[in-house]
Order: sequence, then C-alpha cells, then structure tokens
Amino acid sequence: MQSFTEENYLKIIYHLAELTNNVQTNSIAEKMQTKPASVTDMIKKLADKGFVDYIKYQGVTLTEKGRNAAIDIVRKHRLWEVFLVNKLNFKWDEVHDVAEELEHIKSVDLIERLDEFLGFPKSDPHGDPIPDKNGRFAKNHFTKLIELKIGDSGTITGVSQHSSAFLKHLEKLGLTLGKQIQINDVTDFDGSVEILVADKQINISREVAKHILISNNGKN
Amino acid sequence: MQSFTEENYLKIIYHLAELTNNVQTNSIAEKMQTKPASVTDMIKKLADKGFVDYIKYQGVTLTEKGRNAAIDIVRKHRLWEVFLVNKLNFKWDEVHDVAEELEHIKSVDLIERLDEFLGFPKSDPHGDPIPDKNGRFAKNHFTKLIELKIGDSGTITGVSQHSSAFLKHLEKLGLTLGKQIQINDVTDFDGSVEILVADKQINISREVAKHILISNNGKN
DNA sequence: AATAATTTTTAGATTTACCTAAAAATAAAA
DNA sequence: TTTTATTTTTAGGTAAATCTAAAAATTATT
Ligand SMILES: [Mn+2]
Ligand SMILES: [Mn+2]
Ligand SMILES: [Mn+2]
Ligand SMILES: [Mn+2]
Repeated sequence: MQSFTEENYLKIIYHLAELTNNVQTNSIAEKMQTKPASVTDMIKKLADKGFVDYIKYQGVTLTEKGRNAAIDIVRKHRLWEVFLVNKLNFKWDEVHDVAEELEHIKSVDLIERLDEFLGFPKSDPHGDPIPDKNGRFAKNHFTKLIELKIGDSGTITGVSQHSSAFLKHLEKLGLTLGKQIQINDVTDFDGSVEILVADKQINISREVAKHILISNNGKN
Repeated sequence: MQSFTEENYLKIIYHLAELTNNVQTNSIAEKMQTKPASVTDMIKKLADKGFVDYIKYQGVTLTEKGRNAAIDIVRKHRLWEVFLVNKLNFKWDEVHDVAEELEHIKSVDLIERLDEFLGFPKSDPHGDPIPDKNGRFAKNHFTKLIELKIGDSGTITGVSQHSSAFLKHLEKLGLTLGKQIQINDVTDFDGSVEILVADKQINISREVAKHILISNNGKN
C-alpha cells in the first residue's frame, strides 16, 4: 500500500513518461512543487519498493508494478471527474482539484461501483481516456488544432491543458468537447487561427490553438 | 484548516462528549487506537488552535469552534454513507470504512452538491441524523430495544453499534431500519428477547437488543 | 490519612516528508 | 579538451505524529 505522497509521485512520473521515457529529477520536482533533493529521497524509496527503476544521475522509469499503480490512480482521478460533472453538475474547469483528493481514496470496491454507476465511461470531461479495471485503455490519437491547415475540419475531443483559466476561456468561446470546427484562416502576424464553430467565425490565439485536440479530421 | 489527523481527533472527542461532557485522555487514545502520550501531544495542539478547552489532568471539552468543525466532519461522513448505500448499492455494513476516508475531502462546494444530489437526506443508513450545512440537526430520541417491556412495540430507527459483524447479523435476522417490532417475551435465564418482526417470532440476545434503537414506541 | 491503583503528563526517540547548502556528476560551451 | 553551466545527489536539519519508559498527579481503597 502506497502513501498519499507516493501515489502523487507515481502519477506525475507516469504523466512525464508519456513525453520522455526517462524522467528527470528536476521535472518531477517542478510538477510536485518541491525541491530536487526531496525528489531524490522519494525516488530511492520508490525504487526500494519496486515501483521505479533508478540509476543515479540517469533519471527514473516506471516498472510494471509502478505503471499499474499509476494507471490505477489516473483511472480514479478521471472517474471522479466524470462523477462530479455528470452527477453533481460541476463545470469541467472546477473538478480537477477535488479529483486530486478523491483519487487517493482506497477501495477497489468503491471505484468499481462508481464506474458502473457512471455507465463505464470511456473518457473524462476533458476528453482523456479512462482505463478500465484492468488498466487497459485506447490511447487517444489526436491532432493539435494548431497543426491543421486551412480548410481542414474535425471535432474537438480533448484539451492538453487543464487549468481553470484555459477551460473557462474555451467555454466562453463555445469550444467544448464534441463541437465541429473548420479552419478558415491562419493569421501571418501572430499565428492566431480563424475557425468556424457553430456557424460562427471566431479568432483564437496560437496559444489556445496549441492546446485544443481534434479528432476525425478531414484534411482538405 | 485542520489536518486529516486533527479532524479524526475532533470527531472522536465529539462522539465521546455525547456520553460524558469531560472527555478523558485514555478514552480518546482507545478510540484513536493510539497511546495516551500521543493524545496529550495532540490535545495541546488542538487547545492552541482553539478547538478544545484543556486543563491538565482534567480532560478536554470542545469549544464552539471545535464542535462546529466536528459536526462538519460528521455531516460529511453521513452524507457519503448515504451516497454509497443509495447510489452505489453498498450494504449498510460496508460503508463505514470508506466514509472514514471520504469525510476528509475538503470542498464545501462538493458536499453541498452531494447533499442536493441525494435529496437533502435527514438521516444516514444507520439512522443517525445528518446535520444541515449550518450544522443543525434534530437530536434523535430513541429508546433502546432492551429497555422495552413485554407488549411494547415500535419501529427500528437506529443502531448504536456500527461494526460490520453486528449489522450483518441484524440483516440476517431481518432487523433493518423501518421494521415494525413488538416485544413478546423476555427470557429470565439469559435476558434474551423474543420479538415479533414481519409476522415472525425471533429470539435476539441481550447484547443485540442493547444496540437496536426504537422510536415511536407504543407502551403497553 | 496513608497507601495503592489509575490516569495523565513529560522526556527522549523514531519515522516520514520536507528543507537548505554544499559537493559531485553530467552536459554544454568555449 | 578545458571551462562553465546544469542537474543531481549527499549531508545535515526541521516539523508532524507517533512511540516507550519513567515521573507526576489524581482517584480509589484500605
Ligand atoms: Mn484532472
Ligand atoms: Mn481530466
Ligand atoms: Mn459510519
Ligand atoms: Mn453511519
């Protein structure tokens, strides 16, 4: 059984490993909002417990056991987010912090019943896939909106930024999950993108376009 | 903001204070499954923070602030128990341990929305009253089944023992909340009680009868 | 009132998760 | 290939919550 803190480390290592196989001490420290020295301490402990493989100065990788533990926490986090949005009427920008706490509740039974209660959802309110009880899930294969060309179209199916500020902004622009969009123009000056959504033409900044994920996109 | 541990101390002191106004160090230690020396340490801290009044060797009493904090935790615990039983189909004997964890999730918004989602329940699966968001609740005024006389009748509206073993036993006997019962006889030999429930005559031990709470009882 | 039993507190340690400052290793630049 | 910069680790320490053993206070019993 892992502590609250160990679970947070595992989850963060897991997410960082999605970007780079070998995860650096400093990246973990940044995400954990702690100091590199503390991370080294914890890494040693996680290695002792068999959750990570660790070579001094070479960063860490999750073991099978570590990855499973991490995926289990991700599963809980996302299921709770679905619960908060679908059952308790939270907005998608309000759920992350509460889910950060709920994900640590230890009861296999609880999470399986919750999954059932929610109708075995496949993705969370931000479009992220929810692992099943065996840890399996389809890896999303989205294109960033910023990478689309003029004339391309598709459906908003995810976001790669979960901050409340960003999500509220999208909401205001009407850019929510499931919405159909089309690229009309890309501004030379600042890289902002003109898109068509719900029959309206709007302009979004490059920064915003970077974090919107599109699927099912018909290239021009 | 209180820590997980502080919250548990406050809740336990609150429950003990329902029995005796001045709560002893040893009773707290027993309930917390810790040592008296640890309790003394924590009591000092809680006193510093203004949650309890404390005089050396004289035990503790909750301050207004401490009582409010404790009631808030009790409210969360009981609401989560209702959720687990009514929405996730847990049995009444399976919910306590999970609720012990869930009660520490810190989000006022969450618990108010949960309350609403559940339809503002007035009591939990064990018949215990649920404080409203202002901490107000009707204090139950039940009679222990053991105190009834032959011929008395009433409705099972609570239990004063929450162990899984006890609750499972009641379930098997058909002695669940809302059931109508009548006292038919009390055995001289062992103090066991003959009761009528759902047209069936059953015998329950003195120990069981002590922990069943009856309301609305028509005396003979 | 004196003695014994119980309860409670202090003293001193331990464990977990942190921290700062300095040393060591690795990577990048000159 | 040195030198410099960055990353990572070690060393030593702190705060929270716990523990054991022993001392002190309170309560109960003779
Ligand atoms: Mn989230
Ligand atoms: Mn999410
Ligand atoms: Mn309970
Ligand atoms: Mn209960």
